Amino acid sequence: MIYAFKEIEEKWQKSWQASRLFNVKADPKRKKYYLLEMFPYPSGKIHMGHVRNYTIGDVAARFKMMQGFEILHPMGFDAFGQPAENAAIKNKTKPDIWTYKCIDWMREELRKMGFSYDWEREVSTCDSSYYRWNQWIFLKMFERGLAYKKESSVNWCPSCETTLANEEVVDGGCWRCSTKVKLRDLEQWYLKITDYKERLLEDLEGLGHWPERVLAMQANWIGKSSGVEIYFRRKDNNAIIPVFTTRADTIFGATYIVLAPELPLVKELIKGKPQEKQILDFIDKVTKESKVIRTASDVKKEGYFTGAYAVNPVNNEEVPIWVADYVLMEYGTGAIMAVPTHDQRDFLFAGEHGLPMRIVIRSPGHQVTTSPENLSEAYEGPGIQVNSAQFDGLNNQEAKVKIAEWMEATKIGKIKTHWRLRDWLISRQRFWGTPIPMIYCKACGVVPVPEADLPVELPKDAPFTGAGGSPLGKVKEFVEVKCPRCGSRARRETDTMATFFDSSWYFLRFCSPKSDKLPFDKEEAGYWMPVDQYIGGIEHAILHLLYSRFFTKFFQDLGMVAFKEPFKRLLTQGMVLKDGEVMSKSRGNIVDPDSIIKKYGADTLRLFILFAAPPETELEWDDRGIEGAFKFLNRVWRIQENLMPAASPEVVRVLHKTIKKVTEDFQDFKFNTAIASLMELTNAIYQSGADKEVFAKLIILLSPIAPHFCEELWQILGNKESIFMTRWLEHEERFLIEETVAVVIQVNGKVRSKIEVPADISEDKLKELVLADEKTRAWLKDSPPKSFIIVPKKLVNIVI
RNA sequence: GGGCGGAUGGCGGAAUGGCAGACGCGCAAGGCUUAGGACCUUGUGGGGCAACCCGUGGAGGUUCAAAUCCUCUUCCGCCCACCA
Repeated sequence: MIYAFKEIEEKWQKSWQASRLFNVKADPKRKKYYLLEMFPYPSGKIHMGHVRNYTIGDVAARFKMMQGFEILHPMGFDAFGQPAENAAIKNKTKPDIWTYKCIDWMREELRKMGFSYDWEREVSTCDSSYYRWNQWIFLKMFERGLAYKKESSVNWCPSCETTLANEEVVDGGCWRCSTKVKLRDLEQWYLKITDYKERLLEDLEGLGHWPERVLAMQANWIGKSSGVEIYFRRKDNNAIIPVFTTRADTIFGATYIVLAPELPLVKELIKGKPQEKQILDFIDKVTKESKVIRTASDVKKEGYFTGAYAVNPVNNEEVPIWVADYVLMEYGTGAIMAVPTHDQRDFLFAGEHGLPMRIVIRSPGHQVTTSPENLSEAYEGPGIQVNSAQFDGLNNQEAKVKIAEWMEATKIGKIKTHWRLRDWLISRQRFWGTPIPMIYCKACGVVPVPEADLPVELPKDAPFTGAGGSPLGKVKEFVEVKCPRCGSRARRETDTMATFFDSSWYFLRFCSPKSDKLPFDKEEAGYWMPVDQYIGGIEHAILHLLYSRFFTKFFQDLGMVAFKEPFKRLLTQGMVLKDGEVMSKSRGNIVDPDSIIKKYGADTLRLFILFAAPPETELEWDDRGIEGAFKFLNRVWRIQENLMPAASPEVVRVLHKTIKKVTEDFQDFKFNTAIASLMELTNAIYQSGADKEVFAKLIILLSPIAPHFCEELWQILGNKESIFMTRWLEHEERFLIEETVAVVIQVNGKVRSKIEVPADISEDKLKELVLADEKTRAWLKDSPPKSFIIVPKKLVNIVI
């Protein structure tokens, strides 16, 4: 009655493993397909997000395998990171012990889902056999000047006692623990990803199979903007104050300039002025505030007049120099020209402080120039230049170019491009990460660990108390070393790498996970890479993907790979929701995959999660839906009880239609409609019966989705070899040919009747039959048809 | 403020510009059964006895024909954001 999913699933999981069905080797004679899903952090338990991600991947992998591809489908663990340290403190254990235990649990859970991984390629980033190559890569970057150290004001999470990259600050809080982030000055290691900004931006164009919005997010993050650096001059000593603008067309409307509080020039300008103390206090306040509080939109812009003046180079007008917190030190030159009439931020600020305004662009609709007093907001749209000397009358788009060129020619400015992308801060004051392979020697300075001394391993017995920063610094044997250069006493770097480093190249490691000469074997990577299909969550749309692209380009420069992009196709799967909300512990709405597997089996879970929604959209978990999936499998199971000697032509026709549809849908990752058509085939079989051949083909079509279930039925049907060793099906057109077709008759675009006609009917004959149709004639009455629109085999529209 | 998506029955969702609502859930009726929350069959957008009419967030438009294309608009989601 109900198929024995538990026994069946265990049986086949063992069998696949024993027969090494999914273990692969590069075979240059065959076409390869590298299917990769983003590897998980080993929390110990898989959640529905994992189930969805990996099920989508597994179906694609098995489908491609049956289509004859040599398929690489690996899995591993992104195993470094803070949670292991927290767990170690909480459970009085060590991060490594904790992590490896979690990996064991997690691997077991993944195995229970029946995923077709080549487990012999498993990697964990916390193995020294893996992270030694992080260190190797870091040293190569250091050699090339791509890894460097600098003191800077960084985001600091007081709770985690670590620095955070800007990307890791979410809504003013730490991305992990949400504690309010502070600013702190520290010496930190950076990677010069900005050296790759042009390539990272340009090469997005070759990624036609990536989702549009991911490409947009990446481009946005890199943030190229073209404009002009304009040289204002100090009134007192004629020194240059450069400002950056993308709106050179508004330069004649610049009525003051504003400096970022951190700009050193500010202190110079206010020296000895009455407002010196007030502004110093302001600078002090701003620099202590985290960036997030400062940029909160509801906070009022604060600013002060420095008492100094600058000269606008286009008209020699004297303009006051202000300092305000809405100008950012990190972008452009840290100074802006303010055009209140054509920039809303400047407009608000000017209004507040009574600063002058001048209109320089008139909107096309207005014949008369409105005076600034009448403005209720800045006009940021297109228009005609006014009050702009020789540029009056031009439209502002043209003027923007002309003014920029003029400034460059007269040396009062320079055409420049600015980028949003910053170098990547990778230092973390944590224990559970890759030690940065650097040594500090009093005599020699910063000395890289020689390649031969790698890996720099994490000490096994660091004290975990939870108090005061990284335990690494407290392990004498780790910290105290001899300088590799001069042999005198030296000190090891105790910072570790951000875990995004680990995941920026793991897809290459999977090609040759045991390689001990290099991070990966060139030839193996040459065969398998790039990844043909990458699948993962949209939350990695920016950072992980950008860093992976950066690393790939770096390897390209080292001559280790011959391609420039790591991931050919990208699919970002939607989240799994319960009652319209993301599943989370705090909401208490988690559905544990394990409990579903126990109740219905992995195949049912896989089927449901694919059927409930297309992969990219959000998926609403539905307990009744899973029952439906289970019901369907049982319905298929029972077909074997009533096999007939021969199937009806109708069932054969539906079968071939289904082969066509499922094949196309699998190719496009449209699993929900593929399953719908498998259900239709099943319904047709229940209507008019199936023979063994039709049933076997249904099983093949279903097998990537419900692998254990289909493997068992395949064996019951008398097959000795695994169903995944059989070739995928191809439909035969001859079975799809229908003798008659139903043609819809419309009158003036409205459906009025329907007739059954021979499929190969001529247009004239069809018209004749249509006009002979009773219902149609009633609608036509006396009005003669003006024209016929005929869509062959589908529709006739009569216009009267 | 910028960017990218969405909006279709009671619900999840289908529809190369060509029969809106495939498939599933739910619901209803019937069958089978000692019983069933199992299984099988049938029905199921709304209104109407019916003929028919109305229906894809809203308003226009293009077209013989629009969920689909265009313009405007409302609401929702995600990402980025004092980036000059």
